[in-house]
Amino acid sequence: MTMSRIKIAITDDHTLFRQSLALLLQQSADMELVLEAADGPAMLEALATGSQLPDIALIDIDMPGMNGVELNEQLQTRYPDIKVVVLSIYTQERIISRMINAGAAAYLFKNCEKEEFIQAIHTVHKSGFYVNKPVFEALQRFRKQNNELRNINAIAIELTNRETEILRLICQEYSNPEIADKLSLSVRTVEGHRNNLLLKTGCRNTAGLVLFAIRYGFFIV
Amino acid sequence: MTMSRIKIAITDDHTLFRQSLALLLQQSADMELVLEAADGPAMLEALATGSQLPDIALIDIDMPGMNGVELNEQLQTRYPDIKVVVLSIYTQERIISRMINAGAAAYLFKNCEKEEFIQAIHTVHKSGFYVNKPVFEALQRFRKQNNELRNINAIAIELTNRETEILRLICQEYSNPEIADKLSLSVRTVEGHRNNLLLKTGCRNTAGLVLFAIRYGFFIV
DNA sequence: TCTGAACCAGGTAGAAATACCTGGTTTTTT
DNA sequence: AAAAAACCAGGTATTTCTACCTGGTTCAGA
Repeated sequence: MTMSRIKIAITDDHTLFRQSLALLLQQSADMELVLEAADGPAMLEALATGSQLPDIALIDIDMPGMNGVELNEQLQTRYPDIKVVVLSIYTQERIISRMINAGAAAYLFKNCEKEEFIQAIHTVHKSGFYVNKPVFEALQRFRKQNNELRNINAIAIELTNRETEILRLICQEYSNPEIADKLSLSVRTVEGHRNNLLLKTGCRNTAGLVLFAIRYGFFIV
Repeated sequence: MTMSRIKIAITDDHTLFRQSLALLLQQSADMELVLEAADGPAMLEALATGSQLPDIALIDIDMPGMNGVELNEQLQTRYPDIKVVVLSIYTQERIISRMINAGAAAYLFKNCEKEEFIQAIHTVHKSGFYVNKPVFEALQRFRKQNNELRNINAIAIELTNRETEILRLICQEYSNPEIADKLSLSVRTVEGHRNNLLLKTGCRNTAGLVLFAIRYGFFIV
């Protein structure tokens, strides 16, 4: 049984690194280097003219001209079938998150072991993605930071069962009279609960209540 | 060599599911069910009073009272060391993204194979996270959708510049008179635009417009 | 040049939401 | 048993929203 080899492209402005990586790939019988470029524009140019598209594109972040973030986004829109694997020295949460969010299939630190590198390529080729522990943790940290920034004073708000129930109905586009009808209550009672919701949440109107409900998980969009 | 067993908690309002899951866990010698609860408040209560904290908390999304999203966020802030594994029937990208963003260590569909389930628990315990292919792809799709929608209105519904502008202000809790004032327009004009928004989107009221804006990326929560 | 779309803004009505009250019952907590 | 909280619902008044009209200007494309 003969399997087609994994076609790989490399974009990195450090020639030495690029070439030694090429050597490393040659040691794996099932991988094939089909494209080498020193920067983003060169890679895009080569892809546009070249005949055979790679399965996987290894890209660096720090590159002159177009950086890796931009190149990644370009690749995602123009060649959605090519899996992008980012190789970087950056450990900042924000950058990792940005790349993964833009659609990168994997993010590897340049100081990873060559076994993990090879393993990652196989996994990406087979499963479409590869996430290792440091990257996952970085993503978690990034989210946690973002969440903290948003929830400065807020978790103290507690709603009663009725309030929660009515808040959910408001998010389903029901008006007060409709809610009253649905729950067999007086419109006044519903108005009272809605008023309490506005007071407790500090919102100004329905729009605010819907946003509150979504932000704090009372309603899933 | 004797390793301490993985302590697990389950929160799910379906007793049958919870109990059969417990049975499944008993078959793994290295796992130990330390806590069972039917809903979020019960779980939090049990954690607050019980002596031994679980390593991993399995939670459902659809639960009466406090839903899984909220429970997850509560667990993340109160017990950051407990790894949350979400078990859900939902395959919507947005919900998956929401849970992972809130810090869940894994998201599994309830129809996954028991081998994968056990594997996921081991992986989470060992590496702190577990992501399978469908979940990763869902996250990718979610990001891709958001990116597309944020740039240009790629939906069937096309809004004019004024409409978009007013929709965003509505999402910022401004009333029609306030929007009129902000944009130096007559309240009637704003009402006209708002009415067009309702017609175009098929929504019934402000709550609907806010949900529409969020779903289609006109407003980021 | 004509057409259509976007944008602006007036009128009239009625429905709904908001802002203040009032007071009752039930349930939970202390 | 007492206190607190949740829940229910009425009154009055004002503001805002919604649903129908009407017709004007401006600008792009056929």
